[in-house]
Amino acid sequence: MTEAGPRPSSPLDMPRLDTGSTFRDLAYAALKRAITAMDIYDHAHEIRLDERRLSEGLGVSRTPIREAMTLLEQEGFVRTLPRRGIYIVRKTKREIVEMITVWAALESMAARLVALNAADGDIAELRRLMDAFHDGPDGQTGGERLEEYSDANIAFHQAIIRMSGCTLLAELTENLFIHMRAIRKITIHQDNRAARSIVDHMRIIEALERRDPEEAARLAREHTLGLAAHVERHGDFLHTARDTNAPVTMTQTM
Amino acid sequence: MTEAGPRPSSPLDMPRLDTGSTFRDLAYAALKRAITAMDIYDHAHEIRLDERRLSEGLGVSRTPIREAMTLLEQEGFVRTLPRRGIYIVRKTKREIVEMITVWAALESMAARLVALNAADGDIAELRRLMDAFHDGPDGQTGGERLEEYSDANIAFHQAIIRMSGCTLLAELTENLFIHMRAIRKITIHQDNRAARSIVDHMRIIEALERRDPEEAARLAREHTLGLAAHVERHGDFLHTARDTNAPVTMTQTM
DNA sequence: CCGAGGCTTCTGGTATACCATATACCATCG
DNA sequence: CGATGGTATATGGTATACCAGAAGCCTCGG
Repeated sequence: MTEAGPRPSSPLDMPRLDTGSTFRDLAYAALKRAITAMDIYDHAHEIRLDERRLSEGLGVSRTPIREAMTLLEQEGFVRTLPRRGIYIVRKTKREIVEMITVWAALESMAARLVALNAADGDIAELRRLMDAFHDGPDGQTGGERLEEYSDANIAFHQAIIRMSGCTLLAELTENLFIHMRAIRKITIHQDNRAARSIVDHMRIIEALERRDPEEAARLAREHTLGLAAHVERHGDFLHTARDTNAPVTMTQTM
Repeated sequence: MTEAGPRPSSPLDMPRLDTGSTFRDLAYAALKRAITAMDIYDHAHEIRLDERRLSEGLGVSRTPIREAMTLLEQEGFVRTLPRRGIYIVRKTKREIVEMITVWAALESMAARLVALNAADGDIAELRRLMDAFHDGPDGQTGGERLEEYSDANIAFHQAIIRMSGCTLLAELTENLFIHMRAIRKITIHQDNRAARSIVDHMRIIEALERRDPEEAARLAREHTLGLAAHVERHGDFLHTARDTNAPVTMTQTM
């Protein structure tokens, strides 16, 4: 039994060919990875994606590229202006705040579910994950450890979502996190948020250990809404409105 | 600056041509409307969509049809099996429950925001919307009024989401509601849910009028989670697992 | 020197042809 | 008669050609 599940060990036990991976999916993955990797908010100018150039670069025709673009556009990562170009989207401050608000709602529900249903072992794992971090060189969190913390931070939140057992919660928050990652570097350096964050996380873990769904949900919500409020106050580096020369502001006003 | 604001009333105040509406978007809208209209869960057999037939029927080539399919697939309305066909998705019970759970999380947050930020007039409008309904012929809700209530029900929930002022909340719940609509007919006839629902709604409105965010959020959440629990218990008419003839049944017979 | 108007080029949108494989049917062979 | 392997057809995936509109450039007239 090399690979579990519905696969009766036949004489020729070959790994199944991935007939499911299409060029579209590959292009989608590649583009999303590229967009995630680059720090969008560092660039001052708009970043345009050229279908033909990408097509040539990836070695496939424009068709799968376009379908990948269709996906990315629906997810809010790019915006295509007919006969103008395809541009990587930089969210406005308002949109960021809305994303964080939605995230707060989803994670609060996730925390509730974890408190109700998760296995003790999983919750213990959560604590270990945090302990492992702030047991580093004394308690100070300044300096280069911020980068490291940034990852641990995301990992913590993703862990709670995952432990909720609700696949849909995970799917919906995934893209939110990608957008968050792009601006976390900026927010985390302000207001000593890192230190506060750790305290909040520990309180959430304690509520989960007490199996207190109300408190866990409340703490998770308020923790994340705190970030929303922070961005609302100090997020002026973000766009305040959509691109000026918008082709059809019409649809937004309707 | 010939054209500063949203729309300076020019001598020729014509409605702008909708250069933004592509065949893809039109096909997407048409398909989504069609899928929404048909009662998916009534049909016993799988429903397949033929790209070429649709292409011919809508009078456009396959390309925009395919891009629309890409969108619908990402939204979870169809599933495309390479070289097999494109099928309308019927959600499993588990998926339905997850959707309702997410909906509960989002609407709970929406209710909180409404209690905090909405204008008094909007909340009053909400009450009027509900009063207008259950002020009908005496208080009984049985019989054909259920259909009417079903719409009022959705309208109530959508109103709260909209009044939250959070665009993203509205966008995310939109598709959830479409899936809900498909199974509401079945759930609403069971367990006298309609009558209970009205009571719950009124309590939510009262909490909003008191500007009590905690209570509004709690009531909204519990109301919707109640539906989730109901489906969990009595939703056995739904699929319990993914399609049996998965793309590669092959391996099972080996 | 400057602006209007047209030309060139670039870019996404669409149509169409072709490809590879899943499926059903069918001929063949034991 | 049943199993097996070939084959026609159907269907989604991909490549490519062409279209229309937008941006920039360039010329030409004032």
